[in-house]
Amino acid sequence: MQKKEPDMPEDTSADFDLRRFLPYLLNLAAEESSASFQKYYKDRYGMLRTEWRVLFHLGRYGAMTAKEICDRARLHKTKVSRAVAALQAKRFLTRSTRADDRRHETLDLTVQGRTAYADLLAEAKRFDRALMSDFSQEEAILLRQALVRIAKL
Amino acid sequence: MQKKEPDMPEDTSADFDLRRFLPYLLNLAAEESSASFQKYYKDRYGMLRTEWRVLFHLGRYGAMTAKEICDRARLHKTKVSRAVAALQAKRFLTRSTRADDRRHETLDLTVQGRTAYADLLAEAKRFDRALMSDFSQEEAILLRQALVRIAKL
DNA sequence: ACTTATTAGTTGGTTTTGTAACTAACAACG
DNA sequence: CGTTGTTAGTTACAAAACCAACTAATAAGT
Repeated sequence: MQKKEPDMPEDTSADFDLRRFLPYLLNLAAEESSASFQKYYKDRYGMLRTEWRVLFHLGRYGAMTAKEICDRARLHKTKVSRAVAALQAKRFLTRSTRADDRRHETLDLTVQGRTAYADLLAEAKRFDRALMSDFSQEEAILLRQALVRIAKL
Repeated sequence: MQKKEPDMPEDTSADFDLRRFLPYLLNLAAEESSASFQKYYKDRYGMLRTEWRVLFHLGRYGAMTAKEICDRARLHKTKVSRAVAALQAKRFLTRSTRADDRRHETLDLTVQGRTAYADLLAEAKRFDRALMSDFSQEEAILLRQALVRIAKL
């Protein structure tokens, strides 16, 4: 198809397989696994992905401010702001401005919120077990370590 | 916090770390690696993610129809339709209705399209090498295999 | 004190995506 | 042929994401 200059480094497709390209492959894998898990929180609670993440952060790590969720979950503040509003509308959390610094709002799960969290947590555990059952213990550990490294966690 | 029924399986957070939950971790890793690579095609060619994928499919695997791209790249037809329109507007590809079945349009990269592809391919290779340099040969192979399995490719 | 910066969080407007309904071409079957 | 079904691709409208400008509270510098 194309003439080749002998000194140039060859940039042909020959040694490149898109399906092995990591950013692409990671996206496909992420989409696949997210799509299946999404079903639970979307169907049962009408939650969006960011809402699920916020709920899990509060459920797992306890009350914190939106800013802390932004940092821990690597979410933009506008996304978190809207997710918090949605969760509040669902009566899954309450906000309380902190007395010492009225810019901060501590977010707390309500009983309802904790119930939903417990329910989804159980699903998450099942889901993770099912996914991981395809791998040996060593593979699973290595996979997670690799992902943690790529995600720069 | 909560009373525990002795026979019930405990669904506490204790043994659950969100940062080890695969769908979550995969998303973080995918976002991280995509964000860095996106810079190239976005800054240089104003391309969106789907456009990049379409360009690479055509560049790597040759002329094909939108439908074939949908199936190979696991993209919805509306996304591909819009990406193809955008790439056509950039003069990166041409469409030609197939004589035997006028519902199909064969998509072909133009010279410009191929140039952009070659440029981005070189970046992709660099990018992949850089990412993979953090891993041993065995780790890299295992990681890819695991992702292929999760992505159900 | 008073001006200037920063920080937490929200809002508005634009872009992008998702969903469903649509057109156009063909195929199958009476 | 003519109806019905299917497939490739587009379009329209709603939902969601993105980005920038905004408010309100505090901190820092003068």
